[in-house]
Amino acid sequence: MSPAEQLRARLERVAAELGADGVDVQLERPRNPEHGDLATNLAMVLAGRLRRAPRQIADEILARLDLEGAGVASAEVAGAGFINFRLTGAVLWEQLARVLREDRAFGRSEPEDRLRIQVEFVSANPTGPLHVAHGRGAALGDAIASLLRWTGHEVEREFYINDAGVQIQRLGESLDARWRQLMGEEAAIPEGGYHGAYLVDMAREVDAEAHDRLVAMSAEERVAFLRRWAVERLEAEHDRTLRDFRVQMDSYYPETRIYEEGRIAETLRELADRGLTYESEGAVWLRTTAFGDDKDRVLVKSDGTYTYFAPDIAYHREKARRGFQHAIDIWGADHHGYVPRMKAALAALGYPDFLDVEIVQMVRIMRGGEEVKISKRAGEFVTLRELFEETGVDVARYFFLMRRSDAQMIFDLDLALDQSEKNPVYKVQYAHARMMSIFRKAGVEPSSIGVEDADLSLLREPVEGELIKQLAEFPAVVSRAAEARAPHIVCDYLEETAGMVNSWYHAGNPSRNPELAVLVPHPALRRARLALARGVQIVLRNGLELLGLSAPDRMQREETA
RNA sequence: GCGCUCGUAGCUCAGUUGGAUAGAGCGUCGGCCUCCGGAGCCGAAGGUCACAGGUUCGAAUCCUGUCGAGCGCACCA
Repeated sequence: MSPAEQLRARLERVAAELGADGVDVQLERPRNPEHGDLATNLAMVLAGRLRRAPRQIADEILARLDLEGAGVASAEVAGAGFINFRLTGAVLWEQLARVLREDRAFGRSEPEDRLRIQVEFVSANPTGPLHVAHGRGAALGDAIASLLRWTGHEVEREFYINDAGVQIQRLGESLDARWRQLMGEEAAIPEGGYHGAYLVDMAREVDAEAHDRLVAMSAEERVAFLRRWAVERLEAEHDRTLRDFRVQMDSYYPETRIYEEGRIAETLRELADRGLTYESEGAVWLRTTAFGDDKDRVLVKSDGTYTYFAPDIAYHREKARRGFQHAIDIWGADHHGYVPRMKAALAALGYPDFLDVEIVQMVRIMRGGEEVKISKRAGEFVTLRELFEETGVDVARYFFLMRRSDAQMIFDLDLALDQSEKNPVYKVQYAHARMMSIFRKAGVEPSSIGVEDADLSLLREPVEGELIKQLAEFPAVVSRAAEARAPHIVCDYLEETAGMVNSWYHAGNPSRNPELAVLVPHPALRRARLALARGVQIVLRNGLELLGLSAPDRMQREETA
């Protein structure tokens, strides 16, 4: 149990003694170091219930609290009724020791109830290459899955392939048009078809591969053949792009499977059995308004075909039937209006709190102060691959993750390509590499640095104490980020930590304060500081790896001419 | 017109679920380092939290309204 948890338990007990059961005691590290190591607003929260002055209650809480047993060196009432605690040095040093002991597990936690969770993301139609917006969803979904795993859940990453329906037919027709153009015919891309140049390349490839067969086919056969060929080809490309972007899906689930296994009819029957569908104007409607949607939605059109909604409900029903206890979908902003009806449909099927939807907002790319235009309609766009091949995978992933996903972001290519510490990715990676370089210089294996042979009580510099407190917070940061499905919380933490680390490192520069360096002559102090450096390195590495980034041993800057 | 997301420093963004004097990076300015430039280090300036009300010990955070931005509002996918 961490010192904060111990103290919280004691505070809860005191609150109960004062006649306030079940209060959620908040215990936080104040921003301002003058306010101690931990602070609680408990007295102010109780003031309302007990109808007494907060400061008076604070005094009483302090009188009843076993401070020494909780590792508290001193405590005081401050401000409107905050209680500030200062922990003993022993508690501080123990926190660093814990980092080294837990090593790769530091930051991981166990949930109250372990859930089997599916994270579905990217799920791009196989009608073209992945573009930058998919990249943001890919980075986000992957990091959220990783966060959930770090907090002890069982997680699977899934890509849903929309390989059925009219858009796929248009793809086949579009490729057919490109192929016929290649054969010298006057062929137009069909209405609603795909104009991208990638289909010109694909037409050439498929011709090289199967010219004789294509020529021999009827028009209908040919479109069907090209459709299958293109889908297979684009799916493989999506998979390859994601792998190169370091996203490893656990499964790809094709929409066609929903059809083949008869899940749609099954789902519609279940909804009908529950009395939640009705016919009107020749169509079958789902009563989503009974579950919070603002209008009912069509499942089967009057021409007898399904809307997109029907297979989608069936697919989500399968998620629950496949044994997932919770599902998280990452959707693009253009689908956010779809959230209430999907949740309503699941509620109708008896899965009211099954689904969470995270919305990923638009990405705009700026270079030299100007927006890089992404025009899908004209068929010219910046693909995800082009982006990460230019910036590197670490940078692209980090940039996508460092902002809240539900706000639009501007991707600053100039900053992304900057290799100095102005670039937040490099700032964090530099801090990690610096620790590794210290170990190299000291001639020690990082993993051999233990706490047994180090006297951590020698770490008495204020910066060292602040740094240890910062490291100790990592597990709470991970939990909070997982809870909020918000990887940017980890990014912010890593940048803040790296900033502290870098100034700690620079303070020990031989030209300034050689006595503050890690590698001082005094052997015991040197060992203690190496242990702190090791703690720093563990936290930065764990944080970077959690986000799917590399934690380099050394930075190699590309020489620019 | 209705709904969703959002509006915080010149720019890009955080803000620990309602807490103490609203933070960071970039940019700007000053100093240091450097053969010069870049990089790096130290420091400073910079705010009506879009606006107006309300809720309470306490609001950037919650509620209502207004203004502004983006995206949705299909028997499209």
